Amino acid sequence: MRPERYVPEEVESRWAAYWDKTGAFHCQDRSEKENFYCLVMFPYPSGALHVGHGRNYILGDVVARYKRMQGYNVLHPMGWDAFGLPAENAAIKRDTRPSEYVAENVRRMKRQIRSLGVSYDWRREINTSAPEYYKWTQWVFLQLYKRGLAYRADAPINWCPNCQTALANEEVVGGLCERCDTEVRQEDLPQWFFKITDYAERLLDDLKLLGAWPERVRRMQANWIGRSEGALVNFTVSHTGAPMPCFTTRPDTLWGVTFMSLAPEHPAVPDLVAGTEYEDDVMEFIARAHEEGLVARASEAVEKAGVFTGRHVINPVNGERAPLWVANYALMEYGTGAVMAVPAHDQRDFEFARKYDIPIRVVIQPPGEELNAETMLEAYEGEGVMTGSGPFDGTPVPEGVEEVVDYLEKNGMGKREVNYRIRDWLISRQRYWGAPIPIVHCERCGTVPVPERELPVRLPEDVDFKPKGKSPLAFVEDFVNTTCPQCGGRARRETDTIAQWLCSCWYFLRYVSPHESDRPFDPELVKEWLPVDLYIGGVEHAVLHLLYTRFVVKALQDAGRLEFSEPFSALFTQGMIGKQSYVCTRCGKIVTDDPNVREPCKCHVGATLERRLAEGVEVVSSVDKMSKSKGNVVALDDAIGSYGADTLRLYTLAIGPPERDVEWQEGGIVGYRRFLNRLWEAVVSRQDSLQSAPELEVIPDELSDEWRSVHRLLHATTKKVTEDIEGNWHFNTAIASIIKLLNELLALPVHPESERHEDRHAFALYRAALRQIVLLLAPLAPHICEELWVRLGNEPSVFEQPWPGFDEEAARADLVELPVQVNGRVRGHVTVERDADEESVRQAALNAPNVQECLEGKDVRKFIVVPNRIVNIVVG
RNA sequence: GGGCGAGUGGCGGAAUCGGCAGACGCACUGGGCUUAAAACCCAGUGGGCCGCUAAGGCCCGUGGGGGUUCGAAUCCCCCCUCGCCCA
Repeated sequence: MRPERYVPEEVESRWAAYWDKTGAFHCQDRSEKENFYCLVMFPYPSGALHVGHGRNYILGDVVARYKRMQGYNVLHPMGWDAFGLPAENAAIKRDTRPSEYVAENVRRMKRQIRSLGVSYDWRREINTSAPEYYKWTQWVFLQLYKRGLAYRADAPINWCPNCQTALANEEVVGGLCERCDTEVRQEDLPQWFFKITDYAERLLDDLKLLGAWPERVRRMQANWIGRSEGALVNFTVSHTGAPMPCFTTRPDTLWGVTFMSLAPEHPAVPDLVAGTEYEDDVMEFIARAHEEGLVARASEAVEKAGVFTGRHVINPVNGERAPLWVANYALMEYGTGAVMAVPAHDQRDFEFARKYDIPIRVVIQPPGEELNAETMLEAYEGEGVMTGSGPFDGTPVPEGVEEVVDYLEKNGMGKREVNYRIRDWLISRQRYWGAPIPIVHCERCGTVPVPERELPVRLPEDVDFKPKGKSPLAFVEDFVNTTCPQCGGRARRETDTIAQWLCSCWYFLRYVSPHESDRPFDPELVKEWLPVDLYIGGVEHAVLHLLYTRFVVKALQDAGRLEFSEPFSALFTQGMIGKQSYVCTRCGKIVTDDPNVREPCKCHVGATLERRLAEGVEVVSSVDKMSKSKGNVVALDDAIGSYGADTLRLYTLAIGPPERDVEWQEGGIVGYRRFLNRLWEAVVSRQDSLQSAPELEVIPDELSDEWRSVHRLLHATTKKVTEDIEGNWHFNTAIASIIKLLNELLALPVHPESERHEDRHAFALYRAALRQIVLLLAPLAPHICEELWVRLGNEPSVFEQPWPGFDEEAARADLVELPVQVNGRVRGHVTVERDADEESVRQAALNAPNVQECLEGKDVRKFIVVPNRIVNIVVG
């Protein structure tokens, strides 16, 4: 009878059902075991998953399963980041409601994630758009409000005309909306902000605590916070005496100031020029700068331009009058929006001064040369000695900075100041699908928070939510009209909603007690589980989600609600899976088989993509992030259908180190399916013997040389797999070593029926090796390993087994083959005993066949023996 | 402009406390099995050269150029290309 074939669908559905039935992944609180909180960033329920999404869940699952086998009590939950624009926009497009759209996607994505065999404790599933959840998001808002960390202000803000809502600075990337790439406009609208700037220093300092975070992410956050030390200098407007403070990191160059630039948005500008002959020019310039947008202005792309205001400021250190300009390169974002310009020592000021013929004055002389303001070709920004700086002439620069600040402070001309680039976090949105901001505006009492006992402020269901540039809730009379919680009088509800980022700032707290109805989380359980031991997600959240979350946690800590200051002890950022996409050189459209692409290339109708490429159709190809518009999406369902979840998991893990971006190559998957087929055959074809053969201790001395080397490899592989996982989650090399072990094992014949002593021991090793392979592979390919574990004669579940150990000694070979180099080139090999003494290695090397010839007639100058590694003979 | 990361066969990638470059997988070539194909199995596979088509040997080779070293993909200096973050 032919042995059963490996049919992934059967194996996978059998064990998925078993895990469900036994509640295998239900996490117990207050366990004897040590806790491990393994968290994967939860997704937007935004549609069908592709294999790139799968990578995230697979990584988390392998870690969770591995940690369970290591004896930890593992919390591994999943939920849905369901509020926000993706769901709302999709609902508009499909003419449905966001709640329905979300519900449908959650159903579909949950099914897909389950079919991957991911070991979540689904009893803890959460959905941020459920009132039971967003009630507590509103609660978080109120905690911040109570501490003075939430405020409403009328300020210039970022507005995305496409999304029809205000955006936080973090959502503007290079002047474009992070979500839709539309150019962002500046608008003046009253908005709600969180005072994240109050925490800038701590957010920066505490990065030091995050040693297990990627350096890159910490650096990105530090850059974003953008701390710089310097001075706030008290310039004054000459004709009014009004203060015009200005931040600089180079107070040592104060004597070199020859003009001052104001940002076009600077609020003082209109008054300064009102009624003067300069007014028209200045106001026109401001309008033009506004048009240009911040994108271009902040970059070097746009030429520096400005206009004189006709006014002057007084430099406090020397009483000089400096002309006051408005310049497009001055940003309101930075400092006070006023820049003291020192053209000799700042490149941008230099270019500006040359363009408008403003004097340049050298006040720092570099060592060993003499700068000349007339002839210099660029600003000198380096160190040197101060000159033309009154009392400070001759002072070297690093000290000069400090001394000038002291001088400013002593004379009331300014003060030491730290400036941050980060701005307060704009959290109100003029869109429907979010938690309403729990605030009431009362004619008498002003801004009043909704009392906690009245939460949630429900998001009304029956609303026309098409974007109108104003919150859709503002048009819902029932919602808006309310009574003041303080005085009982007539009041109006706040109609903006909370940015969905806040929902994800605390969800990891909710997972520990997801069904609490009278508090956001059980503080005892939070103490038990938090901080998260390992957080896995995409690097695109480096300064959005991850910075916001750190802030909220610190604020909740200060509010006495949490006892820790950092939510995620370790962070792992996985790379993106991209895939080749093709653009036809003839028509410029996407060449693809994907029917979802709206306007594909029609130049070669009828042929498949593969066929067209094979026929040499002219295309431009590049590896891109999977997206519907590129036609390079590999649907998770399709991949599982073709190869099975276990194979898909293995390929995803083997494709490259998980932190790196990698390219999905359909052709590569089959190798991992073949590997699982071989493993299946190895067990199933000898299933009866494997189950019935008597247990026999594996003793290397009873084995032939070949089998002894398998025994060695078995231990070496266990060591390698364990270390690859522990090290940096390098599953790709772990898988390679498991495949190698199986290949070597299957290269030797076994005789299960044989009574010969040697054969019986060999078969015992064969069985032991297969058991070990199944254990090592279990976190990576869980379904087939459960199946084979049973077929090897064990009770389920393999995940109740401890992670296998190894014998360091047994993993080492008795004999080692050393390459012998002559003058750095390999000329032969010798086999010696491991750790053989240098003298015997030397003799063996000198006698090695090809080596002798190379040494003939030459003097040995040097003899290098690196034990167990290499021999190098230097001759001349 | 500054910071960080990357560049290795036809392809994805191994090897980085300096020690045989190319593990593992794909693809490809030859052979086996088969009526045939798929699957599977065996062998080969960086480039060039010498050698009876053999055994074997030699030279070159990790983006480019220099350096340190007995020995460099790995360390140092300069340069090029790509990606990300900040200007």
